[in-house]
Amino acid sequence: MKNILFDFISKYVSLTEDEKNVIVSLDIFRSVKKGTTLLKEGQKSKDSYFVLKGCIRTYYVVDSEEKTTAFYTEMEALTPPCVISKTPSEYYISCIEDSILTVSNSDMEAEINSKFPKFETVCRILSEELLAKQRMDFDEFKTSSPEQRYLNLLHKRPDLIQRVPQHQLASYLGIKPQSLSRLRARILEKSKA
Amino acid sequence: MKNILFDFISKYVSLTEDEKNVIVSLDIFRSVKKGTTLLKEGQKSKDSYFVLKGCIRTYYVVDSEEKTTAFYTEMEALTPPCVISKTPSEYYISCIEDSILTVSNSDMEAEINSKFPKFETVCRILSEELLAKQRMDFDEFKTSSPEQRYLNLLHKRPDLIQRVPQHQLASYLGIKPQSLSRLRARILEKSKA
DNA sequence: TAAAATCGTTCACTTAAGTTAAGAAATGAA
DNA sequence: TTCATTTCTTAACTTAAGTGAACGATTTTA
Repeated sequence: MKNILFDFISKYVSLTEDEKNVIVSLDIFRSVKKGTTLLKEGQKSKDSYFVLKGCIRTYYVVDSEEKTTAFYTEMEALTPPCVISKTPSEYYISCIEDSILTVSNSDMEAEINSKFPKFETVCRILSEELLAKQRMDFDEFKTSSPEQRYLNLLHKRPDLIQRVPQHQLASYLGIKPQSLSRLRARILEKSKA
Repeated sequence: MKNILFDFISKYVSLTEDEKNVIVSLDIFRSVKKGTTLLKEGQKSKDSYFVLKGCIRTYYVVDSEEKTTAFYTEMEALTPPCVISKTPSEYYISCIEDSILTVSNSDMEAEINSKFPKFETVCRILSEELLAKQRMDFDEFKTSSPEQRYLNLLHKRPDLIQRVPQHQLASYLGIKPQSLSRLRARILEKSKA
């Protein structure tokens, strides 16, 4: 399981055995059951997550309704905005499959960054890449209709449509579950004709 | 004008006079006329921008129609995704007001980062913050209706509504110019009643 | 295992955005 | 200044998403 993390890091910098041992000694690997809530609205937290296996989601509760905004699966990293802004979280994070994660504390990261400049470089490159990727996702969302968004998702992350409940997918696409049902029926109808 | 940049950087790290001189010697300050295109679709570029004064926008051209996705004004930084991915740009960047920018090359940044770890720290923190901020913007967009988005913008960046043409604002809000006109009339109607 | 809760779909109805077109206002260029 | 272009608004019509409700299927839990 550790190898997944090291393979990931090796895309950015190469690590010595010593450096790998430092990471392992941090004891950041966690096994988490489906349904576990990792963060609640209003809580303060310094924890960042990296998904080795499974799936976690972030959601807001607005008028007692869940609004799912993101899913994180294998090889994806999540640093909640509240960790950066040092304010109480505006959203929830929960585990939608039995998962294996790394959970790292921002104090810990700060210490490692100052001791090993190499890690800071990884963090910098990673956030720059994520920023660019997310920018493109946002742009695509803005410039597409719900139907196009669904078709895009089908193309880019077909796994999500299988492993995630429809009503969570719907709010991820910015629409209501009934609209997603209808939209799928419409697409099916078109493909028949 | 340089002071704007140094004030900005000083929010993250403190610079010595020597370090400031290094930055000035890079000769990155540029004055740009309204209407200038800084980047075109299909071009490769290594340039990042920081707005000292004025406003630039990014837009895609889809079916010969402009889709504006972002505006950058005073104290905002833009590293186009194509600089990160090293692929041809998918969008245009143009200047919508006479502006003063810094234009920095990614090779130059890489060199400075390796020479002055302090700069790498600024870059890391800055991208982490931007990533968190943009994540929240994206979440807000996803969970709001066009009307709510407009009201949000009115609240958070009232200046944009003044300085940016309506049709560009509309696509920034993910709708057509006609819909924005109608939506504004609707809001006005409500506030009267 | 039975009851309760959640989930996905369908339907009828409402609301708002997309589309097409037209005209007035503002802007830019000759 | 005048002409041409672009921009903004309005309107009528079309399309699709939101809403509320119902129902069966699935999942949870007592």
